[in-house]
Amino acid sequence: MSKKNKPTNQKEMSFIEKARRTQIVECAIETIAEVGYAQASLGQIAKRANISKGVISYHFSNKEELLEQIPIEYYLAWQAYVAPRIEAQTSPKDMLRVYIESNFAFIDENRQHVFAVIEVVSNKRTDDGKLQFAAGHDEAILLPIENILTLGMQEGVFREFTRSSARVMALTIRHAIDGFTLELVRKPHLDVQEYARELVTLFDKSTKK
Amino acid sequence: MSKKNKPTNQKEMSFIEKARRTQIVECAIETIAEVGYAQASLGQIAKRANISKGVISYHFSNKEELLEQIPIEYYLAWQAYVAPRIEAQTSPKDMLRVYIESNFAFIDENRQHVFAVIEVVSNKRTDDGKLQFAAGHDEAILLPIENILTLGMQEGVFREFTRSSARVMALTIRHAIDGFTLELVRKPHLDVQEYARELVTLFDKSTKK
Amino acid sequence: MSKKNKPTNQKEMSFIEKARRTQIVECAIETIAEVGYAQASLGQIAKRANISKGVISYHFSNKEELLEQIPIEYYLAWQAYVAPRIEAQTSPKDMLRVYIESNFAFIDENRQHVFAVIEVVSNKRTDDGKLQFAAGHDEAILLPIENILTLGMQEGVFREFTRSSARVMALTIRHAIDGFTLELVRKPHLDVQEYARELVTLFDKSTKK
Amino acid sequence: MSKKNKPTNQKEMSFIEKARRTQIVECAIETIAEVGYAQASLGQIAKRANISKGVISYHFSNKEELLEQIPIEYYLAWQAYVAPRIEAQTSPKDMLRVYIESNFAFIDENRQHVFAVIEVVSNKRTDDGKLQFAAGHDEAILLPIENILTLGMQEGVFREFTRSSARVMALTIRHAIDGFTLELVRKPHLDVQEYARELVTLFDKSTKK
DNA sequence: TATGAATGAGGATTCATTCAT
DNA sequence: AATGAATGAATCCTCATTCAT
Repeated sequence: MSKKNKPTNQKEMSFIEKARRTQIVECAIETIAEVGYAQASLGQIAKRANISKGVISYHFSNKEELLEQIPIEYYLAWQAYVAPRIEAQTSPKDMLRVYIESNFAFIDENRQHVFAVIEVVSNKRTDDGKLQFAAGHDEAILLPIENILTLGMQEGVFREFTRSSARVMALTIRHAIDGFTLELVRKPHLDVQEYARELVTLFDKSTKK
Repeated sequence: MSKKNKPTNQKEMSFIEKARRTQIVECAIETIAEVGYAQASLGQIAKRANISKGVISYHFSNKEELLEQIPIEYYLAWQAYVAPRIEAQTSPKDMLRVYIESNFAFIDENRQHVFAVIEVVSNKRTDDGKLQFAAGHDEAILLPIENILTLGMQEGVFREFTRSSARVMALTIRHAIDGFTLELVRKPHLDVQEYARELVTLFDKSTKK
Repeated sequence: MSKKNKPTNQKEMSFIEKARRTQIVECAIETIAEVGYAQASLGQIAKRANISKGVISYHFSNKEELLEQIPIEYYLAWQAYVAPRIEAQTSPKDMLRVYIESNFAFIDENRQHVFAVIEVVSNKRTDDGKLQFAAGHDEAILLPIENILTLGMQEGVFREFTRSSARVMALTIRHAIDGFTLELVRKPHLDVQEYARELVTLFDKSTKK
Repeated sequence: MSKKNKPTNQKEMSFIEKARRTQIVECAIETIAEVGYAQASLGQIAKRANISKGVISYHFSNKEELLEQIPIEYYLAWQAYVAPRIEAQTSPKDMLRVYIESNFAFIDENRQHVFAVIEVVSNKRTDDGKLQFAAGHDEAILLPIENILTLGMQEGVFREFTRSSARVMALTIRHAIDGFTLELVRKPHLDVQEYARELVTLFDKSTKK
């Protein structure tokens, strides 16, 4: 794994090409979610898609390139879902609540995808074996939370945060959400809304003045 | 993977046998921590241990059996470290603080082991492909936290928790700790003590009346 | 490879068809010359021709049929180049000189083509695995040299050759030329004319009475 | 192909290991000689050796490493055969004769090996597709001939050679020998000794004063 | 107990070829 | 006439596991 993987010049991708790629990525997600990263061979994925292994190689230069799409697509969908909901809020407290609630709703509606992302991301390594993202919190993912915290602090509704303590707060919120995801994998019948409510309370208290 | 795996009748394990097994598990931990789950073949592990691949098969009926030792040993060491420190406390608030602090200290001192556990556990699946432990929170791991919460509630220093909200609280604390671990993988120079302090504050506030 | 390969009934080949075939063969030559026989897949060739892979299959029933064109075309061009130049000579000695010189000139002007021929021919095998042409000296290629030798012998300017020793002589001349070609591949800056001159001297001496 | 290929630290190679490697190389030679380079897959080679494919991978890190042994072994055997025979001669003329004769004898006795070498060498390419040795005349192979020519010149029995014309002479002799090899592939019943004799005459004349 | 050797299944990838459009 | 898409066989390689010594 991990050579060049040029992302297949997007300008020139036909409609049908895009559809196929999407379908294959979809199947990869299902496969990883159901049998796990290690067992998700191209063969397995192809079988689930009812296509031949070669088709995958035809549309993706690499297994790596295929797997990369999973977090990419996820992140885009996540942002499209979460961002507008937060922007619709005015108070930082509501923003934080909505951040948690919309994340939970999004996860609930995209269980397989979330889980596949976790698997891919937690198995992605650089050539020298180092984990590339670990549980993988890009700045891009933490930033919205940190912004909410800053805003709440400026408005005087949240307690004081240093740069560092804001970061810990943000990370803890993310970890709570991500951790919940894994919990959901084990116990699919968890009451998602109740869990979300509890978390809202918890972080409400922990951010209060 | 995952056939019978008879755990090598423990009565009859000689001292030297135990030592060998320990040594091999140790090397497995190092290997996984350094090159990742996928690359941690028996060959790699054997090479690191300066023994032949066959030795591993001789001492463990399976790769699976070998890997299982990693969380098992970890759990025992974790308990031996954390439990007495909590028991030394009298107030629930201090218990919670010490729970967090001692977990952080333990992680800091056993980085490789923690990381290997994460890898093993997040790749461990039942024969039908289901994740066996997910982020892996046995009741045994959550119980101590829940006990602290109950105690604090009874003593009137913590807010009211339903069974369900206590569980969410406990899970969130665990997720914060586990999430921090992954963060530590990515950023080994994180200030562990400061992070712990922040977390203590955070959960102090969120449990307060 | 190697099934029927009907050579596309030549009567019915349109002009455009011929042009396409020629273009494709041209690209095959370039590809083989540059990346080598093993890497010269239809995909590579098509890419270089800026056409789709399918086009090749459309115009040639086989990869085999395509590759066959390379030595065929080469032989025709070679003959058209060399034959008249020899015929313009009167003395056997000059003929031999011109044979060598014109071969060298031809090779120099058609380096890619020569090299592709070598690759194709040295990889071409019958269905039972036997090399089909080896270094590929058809009678047709040796004949002109043997004719020159015979003539020179009859005119008394060359030494006596038995049928068998004439054949060795002819082969050696060919091998010298073909060997030079490979040398040229490795060292493209070789002084072709000087090499030719040396070879003329060498074979002049070796044929002398 | 063509990554690191560390040549398996030779110090530590056991007897049985060496034997196996030799056997496998032997089979690779046979396979290449009989079915050709392109068809000589590890599977084919393993089948001929009556071993499983994995055995090859066990003893050689690469297909590349395996194939490399073929010319290496050949060169060593060739040198061991030819060198002492030449050194046993006193006159340059005899040396040249013996060089040709012993090469022919060696080829005759090692037909498969010679042929395999040709295939390997003519398919060996650098990563950027350039032929690595072409027909592959290392200095090491040409040097003995050039030494003979120089000696003959100094003793006044050979004609004058410039550095460049000596090289052409040497190359031509090699090409004659290598070309004969290919001829032998096509026509296994060639009279080797007669061919050698003819070549001796030919080069005798062409080196004469 | 330990080892080197061997196995064979499974994985990713490449490729000639076919086919509907 | 041409193309993009799909196929499935074949290839090299890795690896857990077994076994004789």
